[in-house]
Amino acid sequence: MLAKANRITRGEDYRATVRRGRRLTTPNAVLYVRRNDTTPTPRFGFIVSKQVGVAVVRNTVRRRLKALCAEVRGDLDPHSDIVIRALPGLDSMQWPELRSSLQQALRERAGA
RNA sequence: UGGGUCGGCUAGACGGUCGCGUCAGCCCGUGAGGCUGCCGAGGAACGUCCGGGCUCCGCAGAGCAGGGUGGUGGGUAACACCCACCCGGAGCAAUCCGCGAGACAGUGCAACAGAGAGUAGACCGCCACGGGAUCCGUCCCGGGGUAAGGGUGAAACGGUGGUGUAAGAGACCACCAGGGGGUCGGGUGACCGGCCCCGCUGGGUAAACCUCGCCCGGAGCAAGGUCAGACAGAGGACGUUGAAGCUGCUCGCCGAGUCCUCGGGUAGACCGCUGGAGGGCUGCAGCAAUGCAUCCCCGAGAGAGAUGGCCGUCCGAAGCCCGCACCACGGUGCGGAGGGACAGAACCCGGCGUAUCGGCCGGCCCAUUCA
Repeated sequence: MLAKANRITRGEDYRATVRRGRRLTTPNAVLYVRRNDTTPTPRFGFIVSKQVGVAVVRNTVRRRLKALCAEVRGDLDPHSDIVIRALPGLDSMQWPELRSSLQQALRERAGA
């Protein structure tokens, strides 16, 4: 899981990352990565819209994303803001497949 | 034992591993730091449909309009909720159901069918009378009488039997059903029961307008408050002959700003924020909902949103699928696989409505068996 220090908590940072960050699209998610020299550790944010599912489903999706991000946190560039937008269908992916595909994408975009 | 009905409880368990949030304490090399400890989603947290608390609107004004509500009595902070009872309907019963005021205040509505649908109505039929025809059975025409019969319909102006009559009819009679009036008794009441009288005898719709009783000021935690910070004004309209606001309108109150266009700026922190109509045991009052008293307990409080991710073991009904055995060819038994619902707090309560794989417990009713 991710501590608060590893989370993006301001709407301004979300908007900046989504608008000006580099983008990588996978079948069920979109990654946005933006360099941020002011932070000593990578920060993550998640966008899960109501199209993905009801509140319980959205919560589960977000928690799984947090878990897989925490695993690769040390491998990434510490000066990164990363926003993951979940797309409909992400909720039905199996855990090994979800983890490998998104962790690969993260290393590709934001590797140290 | 089988079936039914009502209610309550519960919402997979254990372990491993990696973690998260509030609060408290401690540590250091003081920072987006580390360690330890406590606690950390639901019966519906959901929908946001009602009712309140709380906050602001000047103190919460009057009338109209508007909205809500609708058997009676009680409970409650309050309700559209709950309890008990009444009436009507369903059921052998337990029990369930009714958006339960008023259809002699008024206005309206009712498709199709049918002769006729609200002041009832003569299509067929029945009946006597007058006229005509006749194969002497009857038939035709005319103006009448008649609501017993046929047929239509959701519904046709009480039902059955008789008297009566040309044929008929509450025209009259008996009984039954309903209505109205009087009176007596029971009940706080809705209402119920007895007796007497009146032949008085069609109904639906008020989730159509409407009438009556009762209730309702408005906006909402993005309420509201404190602190910090940013900016840049310009033009126009109305206004002490009363603006804005309280309320949609009128009255009344108040008393100086308000609105529009263009341009510019901020959307941070803290409080509100969880101890409350709170929960539990026992006792008392009450048929009950519930109330009162003593004692005990309190354990989410985020703010891009914590309460979890992954793995393993055990347990898990039916249907479907696979294998084996039996078979009366309908299936049955055993084993395997599979199978864990609905759903996530955001100011807080009380309800209602809706979603839901299952499990456990209890009350009552009916049937059957035994004693």
